[in-house]
Amino acid sequence: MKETGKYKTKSQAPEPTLKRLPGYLYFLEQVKEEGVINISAPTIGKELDLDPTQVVKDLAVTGVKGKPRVGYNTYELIHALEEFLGFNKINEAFLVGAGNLGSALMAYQEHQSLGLKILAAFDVDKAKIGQTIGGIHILEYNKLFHLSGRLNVKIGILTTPNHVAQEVAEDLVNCGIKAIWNFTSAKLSLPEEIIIQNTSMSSYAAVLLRRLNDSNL
Amino acid sequence: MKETGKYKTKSQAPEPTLKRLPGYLYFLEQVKEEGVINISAPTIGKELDLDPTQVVKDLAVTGVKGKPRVGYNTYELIHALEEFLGFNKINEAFLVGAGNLGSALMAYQEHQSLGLKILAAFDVDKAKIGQTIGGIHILEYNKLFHLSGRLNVKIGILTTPNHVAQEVAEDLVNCGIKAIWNFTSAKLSLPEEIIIQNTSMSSYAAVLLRRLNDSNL
DNA sequence: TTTTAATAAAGAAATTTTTCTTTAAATGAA
DNA sequence: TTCATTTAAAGAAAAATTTCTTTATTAAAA
Repeated sequence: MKETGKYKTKSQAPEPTLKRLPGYLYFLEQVKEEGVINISAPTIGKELDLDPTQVVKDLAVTGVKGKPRVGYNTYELIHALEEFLGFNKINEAFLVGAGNLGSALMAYQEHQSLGLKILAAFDVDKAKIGQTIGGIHILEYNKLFHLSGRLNVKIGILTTPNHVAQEVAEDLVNCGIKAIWNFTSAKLSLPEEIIIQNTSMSSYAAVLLRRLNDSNL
Repeated sequence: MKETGKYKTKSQAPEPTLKRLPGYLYFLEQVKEEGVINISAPTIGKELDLDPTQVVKDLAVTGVKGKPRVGYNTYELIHALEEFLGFNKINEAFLVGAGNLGSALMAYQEHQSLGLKILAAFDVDKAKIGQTIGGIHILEYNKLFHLSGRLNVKIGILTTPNHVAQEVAEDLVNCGIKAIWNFTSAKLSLPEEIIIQNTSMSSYAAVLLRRLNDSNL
């Protein structure tokens, strides 16, 4: 395999595969509830509208082997997926920017099933500081520097206004953050080794609205 | 993979391009503020960390032509992007499921810059019905059927619990909804012509957590 | 006016991802 | 046990996307 060497953070598993994995996990948890012990790739593919060989390739990243004529062991596969994705351990995170989206993410309980635990949120707005949302305290932004020294938090969730995103991101990196989940529209320029996961609502809106307009012609 | 809506709804513009377009738009609005009248593809590419020819190809979908040695006209490009993406007109939407994520999206003001207007939200929870979040009323779920008859809303935002997602999605389709922005983890089975935009937080979490674990080896 | 340098546009190549094909393995039935 | 069928796994082919090249245009400088 040709390793470019340029991006050392490049995962073995391709991004499209990674994005599909939670879908498998959710589906498998469902069928496990129904008492299904073994499940085959074609069955999964039919339900999730995916090519069966695609399913086999995707699930292969976990290292779990299926048995011909039987399929995969449901429980084993669920466990392996959670392990592979890191959903079964606690991934601690800081959140910066307790505005609408930030508050939402704090209240969003589903994060816990991803093993994501927001330890604290930070904001500069005096009105927000001291509040608690979803059990998470909103602290003064400056406290970030002090707190990060004591804890070993690797994930930063960025939900600030766009115009301060770069600045805050740099602060987070200086505080030892290794991965940033960026919900702003800003393009972040950070050291190469920092993992940036851009999640822009407008990208999704763009695809949806354009497809809608296309179909209405 | 079988994309939603086989071939008829296939957009001329590839999905990766569509997803990048809001990024260009945001950047262009920034530089316009700074008084930049013309901007070249290489300049944009440098800022957004994209290949210059990629920029040219992406922007070509809008039909705007740049001039050699001058670049694109900032204002013209912004206008064309908004037009192409449908951000400059009002795209009315219904939201179903006023839980944590639903409430967040209602409060999330940025949607307005995408031309997305949530007319009303629906829920079955008596405690939520009657409330107003971000200026949007939460109505009883059954009202959906009545209201959709009078209005011509094409977009449905789905933020229900996973186990009712399919059922609600079918209701939305019966109410004339043409496009569903699906924030649940459920795989929706709907008529081919319905545009489904899956936006699963867990997909992003998966990529982020995996990349983080990869790098920590 | 002519030349030069920078850039958009069009086409080709390379890469990545998905789909298709083949092979081998294992279960259940005869 | 043997055979047929189903399925996972590995490899090849196809499709889509990104990157690289080339060409032609155009504005600024000489």
